[in-house]
Amino acid sequence: MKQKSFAEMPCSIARTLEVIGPWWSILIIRDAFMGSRRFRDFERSLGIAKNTLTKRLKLLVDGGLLDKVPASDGSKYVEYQLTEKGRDLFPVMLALTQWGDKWAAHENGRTFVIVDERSGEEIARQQVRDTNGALIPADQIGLRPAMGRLGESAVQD
Amino acid sequence: MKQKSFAEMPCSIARTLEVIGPWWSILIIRDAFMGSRRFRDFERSLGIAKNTLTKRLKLLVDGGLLDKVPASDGSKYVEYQLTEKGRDLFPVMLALTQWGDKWAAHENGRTFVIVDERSGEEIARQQVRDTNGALIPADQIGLRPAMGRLGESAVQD
DNA sequence: AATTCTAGTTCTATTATGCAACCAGTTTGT
DNA sequence: ACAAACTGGTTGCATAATAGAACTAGAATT
Repeated sequence: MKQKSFAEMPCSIARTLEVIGPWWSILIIRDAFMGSRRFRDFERSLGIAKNTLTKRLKLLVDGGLLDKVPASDGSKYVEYQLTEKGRDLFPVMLALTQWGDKWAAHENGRTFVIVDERSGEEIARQQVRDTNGALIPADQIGLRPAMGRLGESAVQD
Repeated sequence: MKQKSFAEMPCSIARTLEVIGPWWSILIIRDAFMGSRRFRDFERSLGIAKNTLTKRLKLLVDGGLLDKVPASDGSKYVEYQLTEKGRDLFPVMLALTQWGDKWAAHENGRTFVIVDERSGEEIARQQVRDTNGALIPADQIGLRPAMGRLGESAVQD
């Protein structure tokens, strides 16, 4: 489809999509969060075509989200593990999950829940806070075009 | 591509992706959050092909994320506005934005920032909390397969 | 030593997207 | 009032991405 690249857009959302682009990528990352490490794990869990999986994994490795490492069981096979960059996608997973739980719930319930591993308790619904930790009501939040796209120095993380 | 449907997967992430599926959809929603309402607004802002935009908008309207309403300026044209379901995607936008700001920043800086409209202040980086509001360290969070996929009643929002 | 498993590769068919051209109805400019 | 421009599309074609099946070299299992 001559897929248009978002890489040149100076927009964090577009640039994120550029990296985790094809939908499969997010599901692969989800599986990685759930413990999948091997090619076959992803393949079976997702029902994805092998060639597509190959490409997606390569993209994720090239993008720095997954590392391709020797198998942890001592065999000569490979495994894929989340990098810090990949693990940092957790809030995205969380937001997608909570939206889906609310607006697109499946009649058979959920596949997984997100828990605090210390207590086993499910975590709270995401809320937006200001820098002091105070909650901000949903209708008070907005996206604003950033200033000084040309003159001002870029604001980094 | 005979795109495989995620609709039957009982996974909130997959089901969310099913709705906001093609990447363009997320960027359209982003624009809607930034105030775009008209066909041409999206077209110009995104540089998307007209026929693709037509399809994406239709998908978003059918999915209940956007409403197609009479133009607010009294003309006979149409406008698209976010529904509650669409506005609820805000945390997803936020998570994508913050990940992108950190890991895929553009040299020219950002296109937009997310602010508390009362103060104009940029909001805090998302953090994960338990039901008591206490922060949970990133490495203590995990995805767990949900219980009782067959027997137990589904847990809704 | 034969069989199965792993992690792919290659091939073809189908579908989604990009691009350009075109169009009817509406609004704007004079 | 009329021409020009704008809006919100539709249609057709070229190309790229995906699904699915068949195949494979090397590793592990029996």
